[in-house]
This record gives sequence, structure tokens and C-alpha cells, in this order.
Amino acid sequence: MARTSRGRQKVEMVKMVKDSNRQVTFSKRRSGLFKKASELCTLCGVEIAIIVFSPGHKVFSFGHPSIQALLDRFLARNPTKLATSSSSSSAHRNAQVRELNAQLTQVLQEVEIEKKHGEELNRIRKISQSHCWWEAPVRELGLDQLQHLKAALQEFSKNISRQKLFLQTCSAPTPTPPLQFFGPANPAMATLPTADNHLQYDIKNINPTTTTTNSNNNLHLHHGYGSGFY
Amino acid sequence: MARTSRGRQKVEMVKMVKDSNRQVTFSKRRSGLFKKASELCTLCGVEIAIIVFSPGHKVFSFGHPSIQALLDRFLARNPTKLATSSSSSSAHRNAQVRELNAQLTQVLQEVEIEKKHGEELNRIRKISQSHCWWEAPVRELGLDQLQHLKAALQEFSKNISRQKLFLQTCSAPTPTPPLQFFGPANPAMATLPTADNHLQYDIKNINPTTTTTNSNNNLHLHHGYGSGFY
DNA sequence: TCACCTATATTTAGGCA
DNA sequence: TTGCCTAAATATAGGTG
Repeated sequence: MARTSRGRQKVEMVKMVKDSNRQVTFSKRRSGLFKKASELCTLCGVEIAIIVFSPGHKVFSFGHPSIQALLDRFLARNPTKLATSSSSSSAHRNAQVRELNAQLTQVLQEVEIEKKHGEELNRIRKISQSHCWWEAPVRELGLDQLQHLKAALQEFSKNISRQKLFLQTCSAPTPTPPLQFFGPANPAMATLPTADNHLQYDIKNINPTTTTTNSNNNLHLHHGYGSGFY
Repeated sequence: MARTSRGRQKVEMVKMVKDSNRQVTFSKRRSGLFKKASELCTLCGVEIAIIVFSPGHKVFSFGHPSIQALLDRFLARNPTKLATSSSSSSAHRNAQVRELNAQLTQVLQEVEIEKKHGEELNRIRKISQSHCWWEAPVRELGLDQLQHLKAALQEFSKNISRQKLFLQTCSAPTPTPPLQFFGPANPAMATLPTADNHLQYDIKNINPTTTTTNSNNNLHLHHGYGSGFY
């Protein structure tokens, strides 16, 4: 087995840059957090409420025995000083809310567009990289690829030599010779593999022993939690 | 000293019977929970509020950026049927407006980030293309570049041959031979870009870490939390 | 209650399905 | 999104001061 996993990686305590990563990490760690909370509930018989506003504008909450009850108790102890200024008329108020809603919708659309843009660029970059697979360390290429590569490069080398001779002979601003690097003109190149069959060497990992940790679960039942409304 | 510690013991997920143990465990696990929460805040840029009623009838709370704000937002989304409905309508209204404002601000920030991201990707792409000049048709290359390229590729060709031989000799799943394509050994290649200077922009490593856990370091600053009043 | 120690028990990052 | 996998990073039980 060719070292399938590098195991858990250390991660800097900085906001994760990549959106997908952040999402996955959020998901995993949120469930971890809620699990810890539920364990604390059962082990120590305490009451806990957790509210999380996700990056995706969702609300997740955990509460034992009930969020509402806990919030009520908490608010009773720490009276909120909600701004009861009642500054403007009801109509004005409604207008404000509608305005904010409109802005929010619009901006959310912008976010969507920008995200698509970003993903598109990432995609392009990835393609561009896979197009440049020979840039990767040789050790990552398969034997077939290496043979192809060798043949192609020798052919190419000859072409280059000719080209160089041609240029030296002419000594004039290059008049666009009929040569292309990796163009379809070169049959050796036409069959070059693309970067994604690296894994030929992988040995199928068949692990009959299901001794892995996950067979016995649900020791600690999660006290009802779920995403909030809206 | 004979066996000072038996290490961490497994504990049943039931309420701990011994009072002192329960206290200690509560203390430890509460701080662990808050730490996890703060990590989640930092890593994923989310907002979290936690309220814990301890077995000793105390209240501990964690909140980033502020419990009050988070509770307001939560209550704005999940209208409570609090008995104290006296000022409820106006207060609730205010909470709603604040919620919308908060969302709006957050989303505007995201737009900014996404835009920067997009620009950054464009920039990288441009650089990457200019660095990948050998990908372009040969006709577009200058003499210097061609000579460079020829030398580099011939060297590479030799590497490939060696590599191939190695593989044929071994006939075993490649145990990572000590050969690299663009290693520093080849001076012609030394100036060629390696594929991984794309991401420089997101490496802001500010970590004065002292890795030992003992030194009481605030690596991940806990967004102000502490015991609530009473 | 908190800090520190050791030796384990858990969690989880990054890949993959 | 969720679940599974591996290997490494953390958390933490139990003990001591």
C-alpha cells in the first residue's frame, strides 16, 4: 500500500482560507463540539446551551434540556438591555426592514456570483496544472508515462536542435517556423497520458478485519439538537 | 518511581457518582469545550455562544463576539414566547433589525473576500502562464529560451532514462527513488518555477509557538469568555 | 480549584467514496 | 452532505503538590 494517508495534519489557528475546507472542518468540529457538550451533560449532570451561526448563514443549536428554558434562565439572570428606543414610526420601521432585506438579497446574489467566479478560476488553474503534469516529480509518474515522456522528449530534442540550427543559419527575426512544442503534429505526444493515472501501482487495500473503532457507537446519545429555523 | 501514572482511563458515559471527581471533570472538560469553541470560531470564522449551568449552581458562558449579540440574533430568528412580553414587540423588532444588519455586514465582508480571492487567482494565473512559457508554441520562443529549453530537456531525458532503468531493475512497487524532475541539481532548471509558489499569499504565519503544552501559552486567543455573573 | 505529569483515549485533517 | 480510513495531534483520567 503506497502510503494512502498522511494522517492528521497540524493546522494553524488561523481562519482557513479555502472555502470547501472550512466548510468540512466546520461540519466535523461542530459535531465534535456538540458531542463534547453532550458528554459533559451526562457525565456531570449539567445543563448546556450552544448556539452557532455557521459561515453559511445557518444556525445550529444544542440544548439540554431545552435551549429555550436555558436562555430564559440566562436572560433572567442577565437582563438584556435591548434598545427600546422606539425611535421611529412603525411605517418607517417597516421601510427600514424592507430596505435591509432588499440589500441583503442583492448582496447575497453578489456573493454567489463571486464564489462561482472563484471556483471557475480554481478549475481553470487545476486544468492548467494537470496539463503540465510533467512538471511534477518524476517519482510520481507511472512507467508508461515515463516511457512516453522519454520518447516524446527525445523527439522534441531533435526538433529543437533543428530549430536552433535553422535560427543560427537565418540570423533573421524568426519567420515563424512550422514547429510546435506539444502540438498534435507530434504523434508521440498525441498519446501522452494525462496526469491522473498515477495510481497504477496502488495495491488494492482489502482489509477484512473490521476491528476499526466504529463498530460500537452511540454510547453517548446526543441530547436532541439540530439546525435552527430559518 | 514505580508506575506513577496509569494514563488516561476510560470512563463510562454515565453521571459520575463521586462528587469531587465530577467537579474536577467538569472543570477540565468545560475548559476543553470552550477551547474547542474558540478554535471553531477562529478556524471557521463563525459565531458561537455557550451557556453552562454548573452543578454548583454557577453559570459559565462563552461568546464570540458577544453573548448578548448572539442571543439577540438567535431570538430574532426564533421568536420566544417569553412571558415578559411587555416590551417584547419593540425589542423584538429591534433585534430583527440588528440581525439583518449583522447579516448584511457579514455578507458584505464575504463579497470583499471573494473579490480579492478572484483577483488573486487571476494574478496567479497570469504569473503561472508567464512562467510556463515553454508550454507555448516553439515559434513564439526566443533563441535564448530555446537553448535553455534544449539543455534542460536533455538533462531531463537523461534523468528519465536512469529512472526507467531503475524501475525495470526493481520490478517492485517504486520505493521512491531519489530522483526529482526539477531538482536543484540542474542549474539550467534552477530558475524554472516550481508549481507551488501559487499560495504564498495566504501564508501569514504568525505563530510564536512554544510547543510544550506546559508553558501556559495563549496560542489561540480565547475570545473573551468567563464565568457569568452570580 | 489549578498546574503539572504520564500514558492512553479520542479527535480530527486530508483523502476517498 | 455524510461516512469511512489512516496516522498524527490533542484531550484528559488519575495522581501529586
